[in-house]
Amino acid sequence: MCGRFVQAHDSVFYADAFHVETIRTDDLPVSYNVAPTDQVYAVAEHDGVRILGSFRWGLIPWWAKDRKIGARNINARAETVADKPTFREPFAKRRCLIPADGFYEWQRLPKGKLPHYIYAADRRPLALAGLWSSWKDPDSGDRVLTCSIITGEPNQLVAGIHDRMPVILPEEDWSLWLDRSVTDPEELASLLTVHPHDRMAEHPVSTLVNSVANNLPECVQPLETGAVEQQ
DNA sequence: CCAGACGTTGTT
DNA sequence: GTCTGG
DNA sequence: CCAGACGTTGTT
DNA sequence: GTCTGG
Repeated sequence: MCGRFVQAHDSVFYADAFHVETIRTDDLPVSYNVAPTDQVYAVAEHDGVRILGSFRWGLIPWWAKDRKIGARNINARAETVADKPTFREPFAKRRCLIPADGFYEWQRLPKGKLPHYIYAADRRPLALAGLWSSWKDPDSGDRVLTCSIITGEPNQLVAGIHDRMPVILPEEDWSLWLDRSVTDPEELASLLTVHPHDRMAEHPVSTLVNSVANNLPECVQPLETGAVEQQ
C-alpha cells in the first residue's frame, strides 16, 4: 500500500515538475515522512487550468458527519475504486496527481519489519494517482480539501517487498487523468496499470521512519551494509 | 421499509 | 448521498 | 503505514 | 484485539 511517502521540495519545484500553471497554496513544511492526516501537495485541474494545491491526506466524502472517516481513506484500491460509494464520484470527477519524491513500504521478515524507500532512479518526483474531495466541517463551517492515493499490484521491483504499491502515472497519462471532462470509468481504469520498474530504485532504510515524529533526511538514507541484519 | 455503513492493510 | 443487510 | 492507547468521575 | 492519532 502506501502509508508514508516523501515531499521534500517546495511548491515551485513540484509546480515545475508537473507543468502547473497556478500555485494555490502556501509552501508546506518539507517532509521526509508524510503521514496520514498531514497536509500534502496535489495537482488538480480547475476550469481547464492545472493547479497545485494543499490537501489533507485521508479522503473525507462530502456527506461525512465528521472528519474521523478520513483516516480510513488514505488509500483506494484500483480494482474497486469505480464502484465503492466513497470513491466512485471522486474517481469520475475529482482526480489528482500527488507528487512524491519516493514512498515507503515495509517488508515483513522473520525477525520483524524492514522499511524500504522506493523512488525514481533519476530522482525526479513520481506522480501518484489520487482522488480529492471537498468537505464542509459542520462545526466550524470551514471547507476542507482532502485526498486519497490509489493502490494496485506491485511492479517487479516492489513485489519482493510488499504485495501492494501506489499507482504511478507516466507523464503521457497526466493530462487525461486530470481532464475533468473524462468520466468514463473504463477509460480511466485503463490508466491504472502496473508501472514499469526499470527506471525505479529502492533500498532498505532505518526504522527511524516508523515513528511519524521522525521527519529527517536520514529517513531516506540507505541502511548501512550489515545493519540490515540487525533490523 | 429503516438502519447502518460507507475503507485498506495486515494479522491470525 | 447511496448502497447493503435485515 | 506505525505507535500508542484502550476509562470514568470529580476536582483543580 | 482494535481503535485513534499522526
